[in-house]
Parts: sequence; structure tokens; C-alpha cells
Amino acid sequence: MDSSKSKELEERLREAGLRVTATRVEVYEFLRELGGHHSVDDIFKALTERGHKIPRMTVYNVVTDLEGVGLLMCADAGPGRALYEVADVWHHHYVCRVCGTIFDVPCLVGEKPCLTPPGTLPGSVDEAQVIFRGVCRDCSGSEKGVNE
Amino acid sequence: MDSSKSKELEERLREAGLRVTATRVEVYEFLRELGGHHSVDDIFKALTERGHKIPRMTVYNVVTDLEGVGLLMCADAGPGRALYEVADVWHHHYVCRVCGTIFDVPCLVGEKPCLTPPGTLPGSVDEAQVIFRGVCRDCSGSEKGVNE
DNA sequence: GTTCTATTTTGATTATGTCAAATGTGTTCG
DNA sequence: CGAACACATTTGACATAATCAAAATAGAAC
Repeated sequence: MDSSKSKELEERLREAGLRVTATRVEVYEFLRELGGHHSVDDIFKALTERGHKIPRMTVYNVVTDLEGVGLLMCADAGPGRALYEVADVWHHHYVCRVCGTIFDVPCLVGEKPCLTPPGTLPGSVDEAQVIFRGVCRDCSGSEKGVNE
Repeated sequence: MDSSKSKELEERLREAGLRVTATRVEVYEFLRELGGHHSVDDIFKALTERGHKIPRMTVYNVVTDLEGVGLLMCADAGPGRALYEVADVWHHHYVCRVCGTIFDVPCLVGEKPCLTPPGTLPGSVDEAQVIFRGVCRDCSGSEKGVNE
């Protein structure tokens, strides 16, 4: 149940000419098992607490490499730190204005680019990422308090 | 041709209970005249070179205040530093993967939220911001060189 | 003009990300 | 198997972005 995905990871890495290293597998597995969107520092701290002594710089290297191969993607959720997640099916994001929580929003089309560009664009389009903003149900009830 | 906009700025500030200060007017005018998307540091440096000695911190304060009032908006163009622009008509953004240039993309609807949320969302939606990514014409011609 | 309070300023501090050189480790090939 | 090469990781310094608290300043109302 795990080895199949790991095998796939190994293959994807080799296909791309990247070596299969413990660090890369760890970072990928961490993101895949935990799910959600995580910053480099999240990953760094989590793996450190798990006992894996790993420099922050290495996490940057790894996520950049894995993103280049298409195994991870950088979630668009507004400015700030980059948030990474396992690149599975193409989807969008909903960001709560109050608590900042990020929810995945399934894409109706399911693959990039999913939106028909309006009129003319200044170049080719290979991706259309949507960020929905609003107040999530948890926050609309109790309004204040959660994060402000 | 300028005073009308300035008057409007003053009114919007007063309406929101904010004071009309030289700094706020300067920052707003700078962004409106120059157009485009600018980081806090862009604004800081530009105003400094123009002879206005203004601390970076103050620029942060001002853009945050003006954004809160709805006079500025923070452009979604991926992670990294926050980019501000005058909040005029609702639109989206096209980001070139090679040179990083950001182009405005007119919205077909023109007002928020412009997209019909797919199915159910975890809360209310007041905004749907789209980021188109691809390679702009300038870069697709000469491929490499521009930024890589 | 005086007063009150929002705003600006100052300086320190945290978070985030990048660079270059030294070290270590997969992988390949003899 | 084991040596050698190239790719990865590590180290530590550095660069950039953003935040905080408290003191100084300047709108706006009276």
C-alpha cells in the first residue's frame, strides 16, 4: 500500500535523471502521508522532530527538484512563503480570510489548463490556477477570535 | 485631471475613518501614476529616489491601510513578496514562467466574484482570483537567456 | 493655538530564501 | 566487488521580506 507509491516515486525520479536518495523519499512521503499544504519550514521542523536531522537548505533543494519533476507542486495561495503539496490531480484553492486555512477545491476539468483564457493573452498558457477567497464556515459562525 | 482622483482618495480615506496624510497620498499617487504591480521595496526605493525620505516600515503601514480600505489590492502572482496595485477594475494576472513579468488579464465579468464556484465550497466566496501561467511572446522567441 | 489620538518613525527581531564551496553518497562501469 | 565520477547534501554566511514595540510626530477637532 506504500511500496507501490514508493516504486512510482523511484521511477519518476530515475526517468527525470534524478537520483533516488533517502532525503527525497522522506520529504515526498511526508507530504503525501500528511497531505495538505506545507512550507519548507514546516517540512524541516517536522522531519527534524521525527529524528531526521536534515538541513533547511536541503529541504529547499529537494522540493525544488521534486517540483521540477512534477512530483510536487507549489500551491498558489497568495503572497508569502511557498507552500508545497503532492502533485496529484489538478485542483484549485480556497483561502479563508479570517483563519487563513487553505482548502483544496476540485477542478471541474481536472487538468491544466482548465480555464479558457479570456480573449487574447500575452503568450501561451499551460496553467490556470484559481484562488477563491472568503470566510469559511468555522469562522463565519464565531466571527472574530480565530486569528484576529 | 489629477485633483479629481485626489479628492476621491481623500474622501475614501475619511469615510473609512483614516486620516489624510502626505505619505498615504504619495504612495497611492505613485502606484496610480506608474501603474503595474510593485513590492513594498519598489515603492520605498522609488519614493526615496524622488527625494521623499520615507522609512520602509511606513510603506508597509500605508499599503496595509490602503488595502484595508479597498484603495489598493494585493496582486496574486504566486508566492514571494506581496505586490500591490491600485484597485480599479477587477482583473486577473498572467505570469511568464521565464521572465516573471506580470500582465493584467481583463476579467470577462469585471467584478468579484467572477467565477461560479464548482460545487460546494467550505464557506462563502467573495473573490475568485485567477493566475494564468505560461511563456510570454518575448520569451518564447528567444527561449533561453532572458532569465535563465 | 491646544489637545487628543492616529500615524510615522526608529531600531531590533523574526521569517524566508539564496549563494558558494566543501563534503558525502548513488550509480555505473571495469 | 570496488573504484571513480557526477550528482546530492551539508555547512555557514548572506540577502531579502516582513513584523513588533515603543517613542516621536503630526492630523483634526475644539
